[in-house]
Amino acid sequence: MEIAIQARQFDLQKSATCAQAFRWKPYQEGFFGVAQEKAVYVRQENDQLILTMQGNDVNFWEHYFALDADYSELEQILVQDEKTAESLVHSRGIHIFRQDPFEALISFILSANNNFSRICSLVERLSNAYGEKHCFFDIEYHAFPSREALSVATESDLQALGVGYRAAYLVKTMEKLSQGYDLQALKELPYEEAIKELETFSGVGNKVANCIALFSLDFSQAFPVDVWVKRILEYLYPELSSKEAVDKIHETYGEWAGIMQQYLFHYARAVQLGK
DNA sequence: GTCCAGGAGTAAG
DNA sequence: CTTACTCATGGA
Repeated sequence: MEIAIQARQFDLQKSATCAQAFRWKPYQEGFFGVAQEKAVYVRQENDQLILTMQGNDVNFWEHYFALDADYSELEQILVQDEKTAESLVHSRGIHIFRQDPFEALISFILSANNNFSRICSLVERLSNAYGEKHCFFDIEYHAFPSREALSVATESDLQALGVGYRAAYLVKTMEKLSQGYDLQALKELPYEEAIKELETFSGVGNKVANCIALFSLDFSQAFPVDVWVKRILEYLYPELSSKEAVDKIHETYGEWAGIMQQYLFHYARAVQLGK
């Protein structure tokens, strides 16, 4: 089926390519995307999204794209600073996608010390090897692997896919999950405790924990600091240490820190800040 | 050949 | 709490 839905203040192009999710590919006039076992061809025409789906997953995608989000309150804060105001030009329209926690956990373990295009190809290889095969009209795709399917993978199996030293992290993480670990339950914890708990997984440090929290557990205040954000923090707050800068972000942006991080990240990459 | 990428683990100061 | 080193992989 094909359906058009309202999507005001949403930029599909930016949101699909800003490295928050790894399964969106340019396709025809828009993107072909996979989340969990679902697939969609989506394109944007002004304030409308046109979704093409096998079944009726409109509600799922509306929720996934966070079309209910309103970031105007954030914009009021960030325009007060000349430097952060500039990021709005590059980043306005980005939405934080609501991803599945298991998918985010595995994907962002793979993201460590890696680049966006290679992360995408690794996630696809992992899905092709361990995810259930589905059809989207004439397109064949693989769902993201289930826990059960991925837990049979050995370290050497995973290394053969090209994940490198992250293979051991994945195996240990799958072992920790194997006794019925409830990732969704982390949503109920206070932010700091959820981060601390996520960091107990192998291959999950502070940055990856914040990505999982922000992109899959509804922690809108999560603020992942990678090489790009580190550069932009030094640009914004040259007098502060990196820890002080993050504290400053939390003080200034509160529950908006997460989307602010996406704005800054996208901006820093767009202008190749610090390079 | 070197450098870099949405860093983490580990040891050491 | 910080720095320093190592860890695969592949594209630039």
